[in-house]
Amino acid sequence: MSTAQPHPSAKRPAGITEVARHAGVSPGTVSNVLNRPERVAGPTRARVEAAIAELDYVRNSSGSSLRSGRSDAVGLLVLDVTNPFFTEVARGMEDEAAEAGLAVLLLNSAESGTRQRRNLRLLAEQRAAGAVVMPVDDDLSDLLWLHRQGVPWVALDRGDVPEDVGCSVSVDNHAGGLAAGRHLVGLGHERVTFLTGPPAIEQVRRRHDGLRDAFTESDLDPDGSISVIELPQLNPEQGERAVDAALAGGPRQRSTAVMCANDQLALGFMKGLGRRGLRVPDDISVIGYDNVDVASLVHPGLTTVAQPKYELGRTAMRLLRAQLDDPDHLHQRLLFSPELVLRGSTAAHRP
Amino acid sequence: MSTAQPHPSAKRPAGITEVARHAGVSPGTVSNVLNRPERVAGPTRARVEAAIAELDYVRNSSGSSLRSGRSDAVGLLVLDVTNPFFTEVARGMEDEAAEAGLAVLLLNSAESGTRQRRNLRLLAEQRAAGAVVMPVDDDLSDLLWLHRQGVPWVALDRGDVPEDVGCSVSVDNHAGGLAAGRHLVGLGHERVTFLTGPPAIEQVRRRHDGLRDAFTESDLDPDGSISVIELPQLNPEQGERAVDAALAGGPRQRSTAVMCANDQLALGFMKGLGRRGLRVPDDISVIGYDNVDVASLVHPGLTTVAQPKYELGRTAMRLLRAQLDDPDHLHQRLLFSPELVLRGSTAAHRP
DNA sequence: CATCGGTTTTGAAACGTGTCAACGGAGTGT
DNA sequence: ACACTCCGTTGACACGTTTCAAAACCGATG
Repeated sequence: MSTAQPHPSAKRPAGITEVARHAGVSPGTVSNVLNRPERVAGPTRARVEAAIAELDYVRNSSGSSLRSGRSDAVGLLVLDVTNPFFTEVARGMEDEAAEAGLAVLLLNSAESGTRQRRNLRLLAEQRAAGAVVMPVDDDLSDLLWLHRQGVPWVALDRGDVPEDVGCSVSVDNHAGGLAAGRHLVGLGHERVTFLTGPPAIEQVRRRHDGLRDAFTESDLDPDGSISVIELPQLNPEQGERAVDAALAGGPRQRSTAVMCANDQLALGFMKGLGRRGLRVPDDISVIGYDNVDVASLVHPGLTTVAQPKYELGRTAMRLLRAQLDDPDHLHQRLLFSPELVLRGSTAAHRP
Repeated sequence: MSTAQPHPSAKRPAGITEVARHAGVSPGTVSNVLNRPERVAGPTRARVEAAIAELDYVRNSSGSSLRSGRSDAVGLLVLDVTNPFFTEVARGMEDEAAEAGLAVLLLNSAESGTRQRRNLRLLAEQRAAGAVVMPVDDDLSDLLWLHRQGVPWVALDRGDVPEDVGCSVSVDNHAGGLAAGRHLVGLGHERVTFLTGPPAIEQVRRRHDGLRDAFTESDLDPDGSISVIELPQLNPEQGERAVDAALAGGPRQRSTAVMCANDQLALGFMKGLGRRGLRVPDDISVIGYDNVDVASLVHPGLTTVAQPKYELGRTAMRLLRAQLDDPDHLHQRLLFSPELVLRGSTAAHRP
């Protein structure tokens, strides 16, 4: 823990009062020049602006948020900064926040409950104007705590939050799983592996359910047709490592297609297959989820379920703004539809 | 611009004074419990802690940073949040900052000077404890301004900052370009294209210089051997679009290898080649720069120049901490060495 | 000149925290 | 009993901003 001693010779930068003295007006007037310039007469405003320029004064946001009880920053808490899915969401949120004059504090849970908790606490300490949060697991108590602390939020990719505490924006994960499943069934695959992460993550559970329902509606038994491999994390390394398990049973017994809970997993898995000399889609079909940019860059292109990433972030922030502007705001749940993107990694099963 | 009216029924959360009243002590004592617990006697401390728990008090950082003139947040200003290279840097910085109890404010320039300026101003307003910055172009005046405002910083991937204003951590871009160039020359390539971004970016200029020097040292004329394609941005789309230009001249005249200033460009470029039916490395060799995770996931694997991304972020933050802890800190320049990573995208030229 | 309406400026009071000199009390040695 | 030290606690103040009622100003009108 560094103690951050201020440099001895460090003078505090000029404040509003010093500007006032310099311009021969009262601090209140300077504040008005900054916040409601129309209320102050032309010549005075000019004098103040000159003083501001001369001292190169910059407003101290601690002072103002202390006074108002609210800072002008909003938080975005993501599960994993290194996942391109989230960075795209961040872009959307950032653009919308910039329009509202709000700064975005990007925080990373790194899929850890402890870090999520620490970050939410930080937002409360900062008296953040609001937050957009992708919860790390089913336990929403941290979010309820944040709500009690008076920080409004919007949940991302998590449709099951109580409507009296916050909004949510998500994509229909069941529909996504269903679309992927129908695609595979339509191609004649009857033995499929679902490669997934910790079942605590609601999103991937629902994708799994969708996949199962696709089999059920075609009169196939999901329990017999789908085998599941659970991995501790949703990253490429884990995907690559899972190849062994997925290939168990040999060519006659093993799955002919693999659905991954996430593109990151799928990309790693495909790499692992390549290393084994297996060809996609000839030997095995692979389908991902998210449609991250690289999905179109690999060869063969990765068939995947696209989510409107940028729009997701942008909409979440829009909902948050609505909440900030309107005191009697009613929380709502928004649900986007996913879209199946066909590329080269899936093909018909040749028995 | 949303006006962010506070909700009328919103009560301010409990402050240090209310906690004090509740525990029957003075505010000063509560402050001591929070900041120097060893100075306060056991029983009193227990009483205060009970009060804190009961009111679920959370410290208001506006108050404390107003008082101290410094907030406990540091900024990380990256060129482009969607580039996996930067997110890896962010992870490194974050880990080191967490150890120092500092929060990281991740800001995005999106390769725009205006946004960089706005973000630096934001950091000044927040009275950030410090910043790690990857400057968007050669113009360092914004950084000098930040220094005048009293916010210490470390420049990332930019070795040419004056030593009296700040530290820098970078990777030897010339060495990286040289290594890549030697590799290509060693494989017998004598007509090479350098695919790059705006020449305002110092990093890519030095990589270019390194590439040229590799040719010179083998008695090849760089001007005759290397053709350059400048693109407005360093992203996959631009890389894909550049294929036309790179293939101009037909099989007999065109380059036999392409060095990209960046993996993102290289990945897009390879995709474009695939779409044209050209094979890497048989028809053309491709080499990238950065060694982002996906470089190993595509097929063929992308030969590239690796930078110690995580370490870069971590070290920058370490330098920043040193600066915060030690008033008479001497700024320094750290230079990491890049490393050539050989994968399948480069092969010997067969005349 | 007194009064009025409207605009512009002022001054003081809060917001929550950290700091620091001063204070009180308990113990110790003379 | 007194002086002294040590430790724990106090109380007041300062940090920079915003807000708001009140004051000052100005030109016009009766």
